[in-house]
This record gives sequence, structure tokens and C-alpha cells, in this order.
Amino acid sequence: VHPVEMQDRLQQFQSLCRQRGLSLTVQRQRIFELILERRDHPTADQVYEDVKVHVPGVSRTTVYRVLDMLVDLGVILKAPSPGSSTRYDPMTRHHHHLVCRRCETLIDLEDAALDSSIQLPGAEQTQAFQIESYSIHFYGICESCRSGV
Amino acid sequence: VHPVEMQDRLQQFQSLCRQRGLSLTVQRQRIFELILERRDHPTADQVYEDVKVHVPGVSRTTVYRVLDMLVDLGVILKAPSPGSSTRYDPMTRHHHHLVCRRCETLIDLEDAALDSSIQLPGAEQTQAFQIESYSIHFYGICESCRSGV
DNA sequence: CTCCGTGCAAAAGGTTTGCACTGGT
DNA sequence: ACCAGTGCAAACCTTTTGCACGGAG
Repeated sequence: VHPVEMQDRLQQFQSLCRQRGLSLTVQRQRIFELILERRDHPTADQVYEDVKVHVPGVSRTTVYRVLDMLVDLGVILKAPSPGSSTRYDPMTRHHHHLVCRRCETLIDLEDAALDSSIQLPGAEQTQAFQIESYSIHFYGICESCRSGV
Repeated sequence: VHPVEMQDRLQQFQSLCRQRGLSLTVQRQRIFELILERRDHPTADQVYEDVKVHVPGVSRTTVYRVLDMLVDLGVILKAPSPGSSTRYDPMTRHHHHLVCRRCETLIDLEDAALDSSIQLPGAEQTQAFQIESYSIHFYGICESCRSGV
């Protein structure tokens, strides 16, 4: 998330908290800020390691609880991840992912041309399932895995 | 998977086993058959509960090991799942999924019109990431969740 | 006879819960 | 002062690993 957006996102978060009568604790604020600053899609544990530095004594439990809360508020998303642990995605706009088969890295992809080209399945295909949104996973090998190792 | 395909799939599996010098044990054969028969995308535990009935005394460990092996052989796929545990998908052809936000059910979707409409992102978008395949998740509410409960 | 495959038990993550304390509002 | 939010420890769930037995080739 770009620095310009950061301010908006933080204020949005703060007003959502006030609206719902949720306390603006140091933990909540810092966890959200740290996720916004990251460009990857961290796991709960990665967030914990990160937060620990800024808020000594914070517990893993709190990190899990705050992440759940942020997802509830809709200010972050659970990212569909190939691996064993849940990843969190600060990017809430409609977008897609490049997924590396080898290292399981997730890379964000926004592509308006792609989205306007898509011919969504009609009711004959989806039966009574009502589509609200969609997201594409592109599988392949990322640059570092292809060159390095 | 339709009954017509079942035979083909089982034979393909058996010759793959022979090719690689893997024994055709009761457990392996039965686990694969049971996955083919299901129309959902079962977790390892659901497969275990299912297999237990047909192969008394089978262990969870074996189920996990056989599932891994089936994925290795390429006769089933790990399905990208929203929940905590891995789901397995007997449908190996290119297809997409309808994902229920509420009950997390996965429904297969094949749609040639959709696929031919998609304008894949170009190299400018994906940088050095080489796309090999893709899969779309359509999020929404499934019929039973919308009508019932 | 030699291994591969299995079952068991224990370990290894990842996440959730019960409970008592504490700090915001 | 009250109660939501926190930290700790223990429980829980899913998956993996070490090891010894047994059966197929």
C-alpha cells in the first residue's frame, strides 16, 4: 500500500472502530499499520514477529484476535494461500494474484484490460449461485525461483 | 467424476503406479476410488472417515501419505481452499470454482466461453513471472445457504 | 530376503479458548 | 469503576515424522 493511501486507510480504520465502539489500542493500531507497510501477504506469525519489535510483550493470541477483527471490519482480507497458514492481504481493491508454485509467494496483479475482457459465467452455468466477486490465481514460477536457487 | 470416466482414471492410475514401481495396495486403490466417486472436494479427514468404512484399521497417516502420492502422480489436485484444511480435487481438467462465502463449499465450473474471452496479462504486467495456468474463484452465496438457514 | 508400505504414537505447526488481570474510556 | 481487550497457558486440530512390524515381489 502506497504512503499516500496509508493516511486514508488509517483514518478509515479509526472511524470504523469508533462507529462500532471498539477501543483504539496500541496493539490494534500498530498491527494494522505494519500490515499496510508490508508489500507481501504475511502470515499471522510473520505479523507477530514484526509487531513484537514495536510492541514488546505483545502476545501471539492478540495478533490472531486483531487480525480476525481487521478482517471483520473489512480493512484487510484473508488471502487464498497455497501453504498451510493463512495469509493476510492489506489490498482490498479488486485484484488478482500471481502464485509461485515453488516458493508460494503471492504477487498482486491489477489489470483493467483483463477484467473488462472477462465474460462472466451466466446463470445457466452457475445455477442458483449468485456471484458477488471473483479473483484469479495465475500459477507459475516467479523470477527469483527461476533464476536463483 | 462421471462413471464413464472412472474406468479410464483408474486404469491411468494403475499404469502410473506400474511405471513408477509403486505397489497397488488396497488402501491406495480404495482411497483413489472414493475420491473419484465424491462430487465435493473432501479434506483429508473426510477421506479418512470415508475410507475407514471400506478398509477397517486404515490409519490417518496412510490417508495423508496416499493423498500426497496421488497429487505427485498428478491424478488429483490440491484445491485452493478458504478454510484451515487442505481439500483434494479429483477433477484435473482446467476449471474454476464457485466458492460460498458462508459454508465454504467449492463447486466446479467449466466454461469454455469464459476461458476464450480472457485476455491474459502480458509481460509488462507480470514482469518476469511466467504464467503456466490459472484458475478463477467466484465468490458468492450458494443456493442452500441462500434459501435455507 | 529385501524393501516398500503400513500403523502406531509422538511431535510439530498453526490457531483457539478459558481465565484472571489490566488499562481505556 | 466498569468492561472490553490483553497475556498466559493449555487445549485443539491438522499434518508430519520416527520406528518397528508385516507382506509383496
